[in-house]
Amino acid sequence: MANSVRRGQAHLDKSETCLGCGETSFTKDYARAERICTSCGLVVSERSADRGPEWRAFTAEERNARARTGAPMRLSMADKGLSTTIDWRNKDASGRALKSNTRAAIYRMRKWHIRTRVHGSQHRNLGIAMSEMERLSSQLGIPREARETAALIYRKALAKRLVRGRSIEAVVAASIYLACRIHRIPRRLDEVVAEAKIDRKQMGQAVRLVIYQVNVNIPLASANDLIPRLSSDLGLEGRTVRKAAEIVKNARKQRITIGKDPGGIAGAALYIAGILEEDRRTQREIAKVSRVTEVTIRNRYKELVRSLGISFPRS
DNA sequence: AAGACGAAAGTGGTTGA
DNA sequence: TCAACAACTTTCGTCTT
Repeated sequence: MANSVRRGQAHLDKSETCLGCGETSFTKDYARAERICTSCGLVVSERSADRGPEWRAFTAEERNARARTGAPMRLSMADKGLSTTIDWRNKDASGRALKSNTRAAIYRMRKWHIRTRVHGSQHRNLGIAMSEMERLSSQLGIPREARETAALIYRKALAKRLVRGRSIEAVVAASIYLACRIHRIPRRLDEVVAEAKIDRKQMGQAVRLVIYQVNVNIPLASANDLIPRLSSDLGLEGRTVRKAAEIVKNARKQRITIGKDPGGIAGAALYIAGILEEDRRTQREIAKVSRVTEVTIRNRYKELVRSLGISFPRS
């Protein structure tokens, strides 16, 4: 996996660039305070959305009457939460039985209503996939925003018929994993694999396939993103964390981070920061939380010290 | 004794002929 | 299809604190 880094994609750090596809144009949805990329549909939400009623309300009824929003529309629901159904009881709205000619008309409507509701198999697939996605992402603690992106990726994969002949599980897991990458939430492939009911190999294949076929640009996993998480696992102090972030930043400037396991870089940066700030952790401790070996920490450590010209105060 | 160091051999995946 | 390859891991002996 680390090797794929060598392909050398450009980084998309500018905030006005879509994390999903690198496009720069967004549609603004003011009502929901979101910007939606015109090319790939990635939803970037902004703060301060007020979906409440716009007049004051003093009683519960008033509040209900004045609220202007219903349940939010979500991509992570199979029918985007907008389905209508005509139920099978032949009663009208007030509960009276229908006359026979109306009944026949309703019957025909029902038939077409159901038939035209998305193409059967895909809809069924989505239903299964979305509940699986919900399960997996809550297990992994994925935030809502990333779940929506994952759902979008899955829909695209499904539309491209990538799911045929593959397990739904694998494609769902891949979508979630990629959504995490897009939103810069550090989740490793292994962590997702562990929760999903699939093996690494299937997962890897699915991930590669989706990257290839679906039009999403995936920002590379970077050591920066791992620092906060690893630091809290290690219980490091704020100044140490800041120091480590600075080291990673400099390392990236020197371009010595490309092609290396971000875990190793982050780990080594934390190790060095620990020594400099006298908030030290052993290589073993760091290696454990960053999921690389001590040897890798050592190698990165040496490289960082050498190319950044870090010297340690003798104590 | 724990921690750090580094050599050597092995692994899984990519690349290029 | 296959060999070369970079990055990383495992293992292990040695040095340092």
